[in-house]
Amino acid sequence: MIPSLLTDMPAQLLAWFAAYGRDLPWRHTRDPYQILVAEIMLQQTQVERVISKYAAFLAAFPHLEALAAASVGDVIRHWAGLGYNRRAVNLQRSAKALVEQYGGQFPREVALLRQLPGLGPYTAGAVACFAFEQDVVFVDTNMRRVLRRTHMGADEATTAPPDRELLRLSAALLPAGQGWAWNQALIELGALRCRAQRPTCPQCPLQSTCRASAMWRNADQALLERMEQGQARPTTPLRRAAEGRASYRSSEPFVGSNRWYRGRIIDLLRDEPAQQAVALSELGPRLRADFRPSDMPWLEELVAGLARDGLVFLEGGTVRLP
DNA sequence: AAATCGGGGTA
DNA sequence: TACCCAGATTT
Repeated sequence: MIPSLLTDMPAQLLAWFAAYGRDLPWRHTRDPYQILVAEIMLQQTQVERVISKYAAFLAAFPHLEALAAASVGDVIRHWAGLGYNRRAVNLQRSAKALVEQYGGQFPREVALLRQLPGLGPYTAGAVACFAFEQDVVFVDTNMRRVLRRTHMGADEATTAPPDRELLRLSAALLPAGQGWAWNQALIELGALRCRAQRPTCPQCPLQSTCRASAMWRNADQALLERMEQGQARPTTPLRRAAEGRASYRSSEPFVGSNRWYRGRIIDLLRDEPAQQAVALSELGPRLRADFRPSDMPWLEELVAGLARDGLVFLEGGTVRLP
């Protein structure tokens, strides 16, 4: 059940993207290395924040071989401010694997890209499409929202469709030979118009054919009529609920959490000279002023977790960036 | 299926 | 405060 094979939705979207798409750094290149760096950085991270770090990272590691030869600690240093530091570790591991197993030449097949550490279904597809311009489909949070709203209706009206269904839909709609523009455009519409919170339907190129937009218009109209009859308060804004793929550590304080201390430890070690190890007994008090010897098991557990993730090197009661 | 993994931004 | 962000990996 592909509802809109006969509509010109894809053509409308591509025309809009050509006119209104942003001028983003990673849209200028087809270099798979530069595309990979961008896509890893963009995982769960806003475009604006990536832009401010992207050029500096590429300046430090200009090509695949440079990244492959770098120490993990050096990569972690240049990852500062991006968060999810395991991405830096996996990115460096991927660079090394590409050099050692593929002679520095990226494989074009999604299945092979998918085997690199840190590349899941989205990123493997994104590299295959945005670097090699292949007509492949994949979904991120923007594309899920756009496809669901345009073809299945408002977020709150139905349960979230499985990715399998969204991928089938995207593949059916994709204009042959234009996979690059199609996937960029889907993302762009989700970021600029079909946003999670306050979608701007009046400025959307798909307004006339979008199912969610129609449902919202009807709901707004019904509300208006009930208000005119005095049967409804004007205080009930329609919820544009999210389809919720992300998980939030709701309501519990972030500062002081395990996650927060992991970040603080990496921050401290970044400021150390390369290869400079810090004793745990010294690290504890620098982490929190009220550190007691009885807190040592807590600190050891914290650091052991970082070591498992390859973010620190642990040796003889000392710790350093790897 | 649910938890974990950073950090910064917005309303 | 609650929500969101070009996800991936582990349990």
